[in-house]
Amino acid sequence: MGEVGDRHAPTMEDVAREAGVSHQTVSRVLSGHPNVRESTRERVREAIALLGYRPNSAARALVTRRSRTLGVVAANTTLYGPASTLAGLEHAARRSGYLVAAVSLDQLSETALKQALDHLAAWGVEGVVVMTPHQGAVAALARMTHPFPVVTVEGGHDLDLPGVALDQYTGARMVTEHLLSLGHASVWHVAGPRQWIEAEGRFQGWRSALEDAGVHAPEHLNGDWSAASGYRAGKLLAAAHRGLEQGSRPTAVFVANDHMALGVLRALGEADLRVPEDIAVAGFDDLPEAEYFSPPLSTVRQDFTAIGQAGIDLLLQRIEDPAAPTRHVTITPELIVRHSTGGPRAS
Amino acid sequence: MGEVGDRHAPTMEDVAREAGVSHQTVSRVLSGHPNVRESTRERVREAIALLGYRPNSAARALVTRRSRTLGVVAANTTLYGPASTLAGLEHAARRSGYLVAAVSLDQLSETALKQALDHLAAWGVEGVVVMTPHQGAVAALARMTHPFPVVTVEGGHDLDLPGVALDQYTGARMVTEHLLSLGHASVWHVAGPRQWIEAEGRFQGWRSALEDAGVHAPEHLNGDWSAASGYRAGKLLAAAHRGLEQGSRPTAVFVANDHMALGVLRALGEADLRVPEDIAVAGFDDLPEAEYFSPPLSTVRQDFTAIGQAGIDLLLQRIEDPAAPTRHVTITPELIVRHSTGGPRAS
DNA sequence: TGGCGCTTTGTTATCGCTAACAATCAGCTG
DNA sequence: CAGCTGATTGTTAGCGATAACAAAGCGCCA
Repeated sequence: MGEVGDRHAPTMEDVAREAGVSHQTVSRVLSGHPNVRESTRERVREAIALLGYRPNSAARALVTRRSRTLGVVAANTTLYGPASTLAGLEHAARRSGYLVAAVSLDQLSETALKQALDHLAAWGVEGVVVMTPHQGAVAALARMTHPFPVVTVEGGHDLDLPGVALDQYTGARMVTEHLLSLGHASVWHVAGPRQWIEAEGRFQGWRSALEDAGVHAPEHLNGDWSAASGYRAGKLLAAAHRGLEQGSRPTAVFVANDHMALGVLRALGEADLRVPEDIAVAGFDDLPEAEYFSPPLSTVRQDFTAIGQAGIDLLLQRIEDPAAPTRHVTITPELIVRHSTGGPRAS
Repeated sequence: MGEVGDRHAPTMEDVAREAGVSHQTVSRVLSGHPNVRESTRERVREAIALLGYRPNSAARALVTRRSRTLGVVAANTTLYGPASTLAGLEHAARRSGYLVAAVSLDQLSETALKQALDHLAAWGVEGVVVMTPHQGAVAALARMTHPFPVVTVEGGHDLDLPGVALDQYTGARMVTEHLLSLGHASVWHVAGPRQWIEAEGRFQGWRSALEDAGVHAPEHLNGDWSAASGYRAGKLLAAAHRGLEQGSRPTAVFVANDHMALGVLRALGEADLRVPEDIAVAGFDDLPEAEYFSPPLSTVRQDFTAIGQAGIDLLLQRIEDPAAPTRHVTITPELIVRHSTGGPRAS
């Protein structure tokens, strides 16, 4: 119906003109204000549909001082766990009407962390979830000041930062107790890097389970989460199995994550040690493919969706009331028994 | 000092007052305008630092009509490949001064895709990268109209959408030719779901390599990318190895991704078939742990950083000039030979 | 039928920035 | 030394929404 040639997106004013009302009435319809006559509301809706109007988020953000955007800073996003958590966070945020801006860290230096947070601050995010399960990074985070609330995921509960974390300690105890209950004299451990909060929790859980059972804890081995490091640890375990006498040789190992467990399995296989007959092996994470390792791996499963939801809940709460007391949420994991610790052979 | 008690973030006006200039001069300093006296510039910089001023992105976006935000819509973000690409995109975007808003799809329906794009549109993103390597999703995408430019990653080059893709076809040919060069009479194939663009490319590459070598292509097996489906295919391969006569039994398999290859390896292991002596196995993707499979897996490596960079380049170009001709970028993969096809035994 | 109170709608100011234009100042030129 | 030019700075007008207030419309009672 030939108005002037409109070159760019229609504004609220355009809708108002089309519907024969003021722009404020359009705003009221959009925000669901009750005091608008039904027929008017209808007319405005039609005009919106007709013109294909979309509210301008920048204008709204300017006047309301709310960007409805949350930031997520994460390290190691290519790994299954962080990637799943990220997806969980995004879904939870979207359900609550927030956009998620993701920043992935390739290194965990304080500088990189600061840059990531500055980047997000420059876009006016209302809050940030930080997933850097590293002691140093979390400590650095606690030292900084931010123009928005911050919540950690797997950041530990020691510092004065609200956060969500899986109960690594309990998960590790579950695995260790499971192995002991199978009759193993003791349980060895391939730990992750100790600066990682998860690694520390799993280590402590392993050790306390052994202590409580009155069992001597063997020296633990160290890895860096990678299959490669697990392979090296597995070589050592195989050597220990051969070299030590009957009573003290390793017959059960709790490996701190599934990737390293994969490396351990391969090293044991190369040394012609049978799993679980000679050595039982358990991991942590429950990668989707853990069921297809040789043999299928017993492990601990985390509920990433729950973690993501809890993280967003905590953050939104914090945004509503920044003065609220610091809260910590703990998610309980689940033990999955498969053939690598004597569970059913078939998948 | 003691001005009035300031409760919220300082504005450009506050900085201007502090520096004794007009807000416009502050704006000029911030945008690097040349015509500002050095001493003034210095004074403004000091005032900015003193007050801890941060530009308000909403106000800037409102007047410039640019949000400096890009969207990424991705499926299967928990898998290594998509997760790596996402990280690559994010880094590239950040280098160019853009924020990345991520939306992860849990299903590939047209509705879900549309909702994801609407969600991003509501925040005024300037462009979107779509990573849904599914024929149907890309076709649906091509049918929609968007208020911003769209670029695909692994979306194929058939449609009139600019995009980046790995050369699946060539990668598959490289693997297949490698296996043939080892003296195998033919090469079997465990394919991914054919609606997936990558699966189709790998399938075609495999078949054409066999054709060019004048070799009869055996019936291919189908999987769904998961280790579970690879395991089932592996069972079939093992049965075929036993059941068929010498000349036609499978001695080499190209599996369409590493996860399925893992399942194949396990099934073959359970059937007491040796890899690579009885059957050589190759995958596609080069997962970080592929080197620690039993045996280490020959596979095809993709440069995800390059893919991400190319995707962002293409998108920014498109934002600058929406009328520019549709461009397609192809990234060449790399063959990695390991012990599963007779490469070195050690990792 | 005048007036009170509720619903419905419109008007104006404002958020914090950039763009466009205006004004000032200095140095040079003729 | 008036006038022109270019560098530097300031002033004003939006961008497109929401918030606060003002005004109009309507039903109902005394």
